[in-house]
Amino acid sequence: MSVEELSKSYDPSVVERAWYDFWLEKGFFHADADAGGVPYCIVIPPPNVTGSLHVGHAYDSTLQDILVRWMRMSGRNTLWLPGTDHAGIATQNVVERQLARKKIDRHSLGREKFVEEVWKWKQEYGGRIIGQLKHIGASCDWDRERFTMDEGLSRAVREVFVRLHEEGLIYRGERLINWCPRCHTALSDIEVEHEDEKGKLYHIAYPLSHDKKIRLTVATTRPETMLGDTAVAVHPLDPRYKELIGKTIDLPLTARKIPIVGDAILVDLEFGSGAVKVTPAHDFNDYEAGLRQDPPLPRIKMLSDKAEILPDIPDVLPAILKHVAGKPAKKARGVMVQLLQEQGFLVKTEDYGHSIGKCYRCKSVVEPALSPQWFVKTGPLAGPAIEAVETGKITFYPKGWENTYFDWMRNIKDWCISRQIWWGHRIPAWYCDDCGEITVSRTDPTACGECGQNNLRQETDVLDTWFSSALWPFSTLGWPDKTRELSFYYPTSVLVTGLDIIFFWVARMIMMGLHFMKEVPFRDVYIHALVRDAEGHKMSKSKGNVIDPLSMLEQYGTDAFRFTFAAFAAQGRDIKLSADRIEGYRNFANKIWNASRFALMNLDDGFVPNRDTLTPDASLADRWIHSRLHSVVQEVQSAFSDYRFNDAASALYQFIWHEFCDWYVELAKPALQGDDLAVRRASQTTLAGTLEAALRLLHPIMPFITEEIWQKLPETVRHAQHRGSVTSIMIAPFPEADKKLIDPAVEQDMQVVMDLILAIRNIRGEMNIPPSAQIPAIVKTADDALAKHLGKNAGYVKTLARLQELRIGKNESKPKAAATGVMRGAEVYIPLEGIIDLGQERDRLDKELGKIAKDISMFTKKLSNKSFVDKAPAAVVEKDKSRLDDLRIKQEKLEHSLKMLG
RNA sequence: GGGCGAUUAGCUCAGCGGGAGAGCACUGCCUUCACACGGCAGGGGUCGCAGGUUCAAGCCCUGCAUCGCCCA
Repeated sequence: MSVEELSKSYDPSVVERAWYDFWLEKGFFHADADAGGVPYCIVIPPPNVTGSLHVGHAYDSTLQDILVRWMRMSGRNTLWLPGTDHAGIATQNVVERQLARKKIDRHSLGREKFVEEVWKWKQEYGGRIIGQLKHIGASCDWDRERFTMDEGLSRAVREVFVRLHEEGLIYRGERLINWCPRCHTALSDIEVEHEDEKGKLYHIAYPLSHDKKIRLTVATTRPETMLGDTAVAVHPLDPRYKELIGKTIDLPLTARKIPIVGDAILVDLEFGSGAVKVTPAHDFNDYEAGLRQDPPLPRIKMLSDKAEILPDIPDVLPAILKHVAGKPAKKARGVMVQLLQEQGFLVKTEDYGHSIGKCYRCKSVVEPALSPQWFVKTGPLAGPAIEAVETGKITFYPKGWENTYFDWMRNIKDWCISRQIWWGHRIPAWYCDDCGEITVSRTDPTACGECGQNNLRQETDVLDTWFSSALWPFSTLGWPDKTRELSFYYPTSVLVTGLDIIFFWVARMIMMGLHFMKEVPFRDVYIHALVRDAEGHKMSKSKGNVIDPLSMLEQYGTDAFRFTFAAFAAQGRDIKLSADRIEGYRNFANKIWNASRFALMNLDDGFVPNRDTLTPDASLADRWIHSRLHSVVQEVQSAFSDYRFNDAASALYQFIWHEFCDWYVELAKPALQGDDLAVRRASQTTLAGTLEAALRLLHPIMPFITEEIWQKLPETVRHAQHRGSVTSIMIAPFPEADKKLIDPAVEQDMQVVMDLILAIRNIRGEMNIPPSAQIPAIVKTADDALAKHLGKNAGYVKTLARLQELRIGKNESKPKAAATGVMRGAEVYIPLEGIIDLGQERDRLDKELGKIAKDISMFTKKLSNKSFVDKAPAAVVEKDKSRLDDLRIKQEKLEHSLKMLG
């Protein structure tokens, strides 16, 4: 190993690609169910095929990769299964837009041709996000990449649909659903995003049929829907109106008479006038209210698929209709208000804030619309899914998310799964033109299952994309076939995802997994924060606030980026990514690089480490760093086990930078450069061994730099810790803590030496003694053991505190002009004569004494409190007492020194 | 309207019953033979506000304020 091989600073761009290709080529990402062992499996939350990698994916995937690499190194049979989601509405929209640029409308193309176009688009651009995942180092088993529309998964979707239909858990019916007039499709409840908007509340007078002078005032934010009103509701107990129930109203601007009905649920006695217009075909609450009447209220549809006023609405006066027909709802609203005003029906208008439902794909205002759709009956599926979490078969991390999950699951509504688009799994149902029955079948039927005729038309609707995603954990492993993979890797180990798709995806996977596999789809659910933009908004393509992670990878290196994510992982809900932070971890990578460079420079050609980790020649520093290393191994292991990525990251950062680089390397320099070959070899063994172990420990978070350095280590070092030859750090064993090497006595001994060094450095720093000045120091201690210990380790102190001389003894005395430092059991003096003026030392001591006085007064007060001494645990009281004693001794010594300065 | 979360050093954030922390930024000294993407030393916080529990409270409880998210 020669120095030339490592440049002065780490350049990620030149090594990352090469190592990724190396891993791929060696097949390290590939998992084999037949290889046995203990399985560990993660299925990736499949990104949309339309997507390109944004920071959220990068974050999500990094956390998964950390777990997967850690487990793989720990010897588990590890599978990380990748893939993409066909994202029905989103993808269709993308391709439609692309065609629109060529002035092509999908309807002119026809369904078959259009779907072909989407597949073409998918082949061409769909893989992009997968390629980008490779950039962040994702160690997915690419041989098993799946797509929700591929043949196997489509078969799973069909099987599930048919079975649920057979079980009566899928049905078709006309209901009020959420309709996106832009995407032209139904949406499920959770695909509607509610936004608060400022609007107006219009108060309209509805005259009674039998006495036009009596008018009921109703308040509405949507006056245009009055054309579809079929009742006015009042509270049945309202003394003002209860006599009117059963009477009728002459609906303004129409020739329609509508009844006044009583409804205790719909009407809030406290709100407004106490009378409410009822439009069952265009409002969810009104729809329910309509069903509560006997007979049910009629539903009059007054909006088209495009959310425009229909040209023909029963009973609406032609003179009115001509003003509004064909107008979008919002435009029609203004016209209606004006007409009402002109004819004296508008009572007043006031400002009003209300929430508006918008399509989660295109942000258009969603209209409640009456429409025949397919639904999943969720009640029977939700029960077991709730129980699985209650009984701990599935655990959420952080646990708090379980309540969110329960709330939703316990109030779950039937799931509208049909979509009026072309891209997706076409519903396997056929309508018979002869008998009108529906045939649902695993294979395309040629004859009606009911009457045997062959006038069949297949349902044109496709399934909600989330229907296929719900099957992902088992469909990707081969279900409905009984594959080796399925029996080995299912249930998967953990699902890692953002909080935004708990309902869309997590809950539904649990329901489907339990129903079809009779077993939970995953043991753990790790929910992480969302990466948001500077304003704290969710990043989305439509908002145009997406940050491109690839440019950050280029700028700072993938490892720095990944480390940042690990460090951020503790955050509750939002992450605001800061370039400064990433830069800091880029510096960390460089630090590791240079420490490694140093290590390699200090290993001789053909270096062979000692067989034993610690030989009798090992120094205090050697023993100390081993003790620290093994503590950190424990910490990192335990942090990863609990998904505390940030704790693992900070333990590694602290250890590698501040303990290994700042202290160990400096402490080891004399031994490494000294003449005692045995001591030198012991230090080299520790230096190389600690570095090698630290690299393995860090590899899950920083895969590239660790591999790059690890490969440059002498083979003798790489293979010292494990049997046989291993070709990559990513399949080398993850470090295990050796408790025998964790030695508190050694750490204490080292700490004393460090304390002395720190005391001297503090004086040097505060007194502005230049680093180049080699100065003498005198330690006075009455403690023989301490004196002996310090004497034995004087070399460390002289090097790290840059001393020309260090005298230690009980009879040492303070030189006349000297700075004083106090540590436990000893004082250290730095003669200042000729170096610095004494006034400065006086100020320094004053400052120090000020701090001490504050602490003393705090502890004195605490310890003079009788209740504290009586009630606090004895250990706490003892600890404070000894702290106070130490402080008093220190104070006394410093005061003495101050006096000596005159 | 209901629920959840946040509020700690200039900034970004850890800590969640017993001596206020990190990174960045800042100040001083230093181009010391791994690293200036560096080293050494240092300054900086009434832990959102008001009550309460406790010998002891960023940390637990109650209320309030501000910001954000989810659900209706």
